[in-house]
Amino acid sequence: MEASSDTIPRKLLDWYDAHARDLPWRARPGTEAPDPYRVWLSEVMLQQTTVAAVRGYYAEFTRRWPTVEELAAAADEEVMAAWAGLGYYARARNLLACAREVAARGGEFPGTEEGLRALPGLGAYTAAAVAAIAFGRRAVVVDANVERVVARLFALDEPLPGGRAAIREKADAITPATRGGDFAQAMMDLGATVCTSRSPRCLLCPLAARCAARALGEPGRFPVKAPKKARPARRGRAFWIECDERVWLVRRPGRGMLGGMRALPDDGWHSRADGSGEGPLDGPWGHAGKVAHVFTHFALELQLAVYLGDRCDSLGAEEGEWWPLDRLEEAGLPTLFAKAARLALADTGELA
DNA sequence: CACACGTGGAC
DNA sequence: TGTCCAAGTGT
Repeated sequence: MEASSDTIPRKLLDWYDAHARDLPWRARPGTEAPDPYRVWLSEVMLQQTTVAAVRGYYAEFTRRWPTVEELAAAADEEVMAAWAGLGYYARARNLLACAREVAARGGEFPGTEEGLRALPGLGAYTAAAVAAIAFGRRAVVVDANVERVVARLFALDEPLPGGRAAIREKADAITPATRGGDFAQAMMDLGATVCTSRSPRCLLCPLAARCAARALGEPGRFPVKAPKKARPARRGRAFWIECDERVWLVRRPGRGMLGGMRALPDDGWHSRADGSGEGPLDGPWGHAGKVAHVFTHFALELQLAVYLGDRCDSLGAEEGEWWPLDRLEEAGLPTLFAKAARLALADTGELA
């Protein structure tokens, strides 16, 4: 007898009850209601970011800002610095904007997918995930894990991104009316631990008997993806200006690359791309070396120019701040500039 | 739809 | 070493 299609969510939920990952942002089953603030915070942090990378940031954010009202009241620079190193800094800017909107409406998140979708930083995925996980709504939650699981389950071979519509349709079809949050998290856990991108562990999979890709003998072929574009190389210079145990830091514009983050002054490599721009001083510059850093859509080779001087005050014209070297960790430099700072400190340290 | 937008880990 | 990838969103 052919099993009915509703055995997919049931098998998956049974598996989840036995194998759910124990993650700090998950409510203990049956013991407490999920906190929408923590669900939302974790979901935003987890956008395009691994669980391992998020753990420490989640712990620190919830320690410093236990409620959405407290986060909403935080200074921009404190939140941006706390996000430093996690990447995709527009998330942090939207996080604050969202927290302030929610605080303005009394500290309660909207309880529907549509209401959540209207908040800054909540796209189709996050709105559905928070609606399902925090509010128990039925929502079709589709992230990269779900895409992979569903593409394999039904052997959908239309290349992404075009094939997303068909994947969503199937995901909708297998989403149960109840336990929507558990189902979404079960799909993601399955994708993260069993139905992995490389070397899927089909022998451990609760859905293996119903998996079309497995039946074809090649689960790894799905989902099919469009070829990636080449990543161009860019060069630039950054400037380490040190005076009286302090270094000159600027704040980057609120939009675009590393927007809103503290940074070393640079030559405008982001727009010029050829490293020919000038620094904030005439010099003379010493050269501490190069920093290699790979972004999503280009690779950067950053030359680090160093000035150790007594002309500290001459920088007054440019907007920035003298930052004490012994508190550099607290500046919240994004990784590119944190690497440059390490290089500068090693270099100037040798000279001292 | 295509592109901008970070980072670190796995293989 | 290079490539791919991760709980995507905004423009």
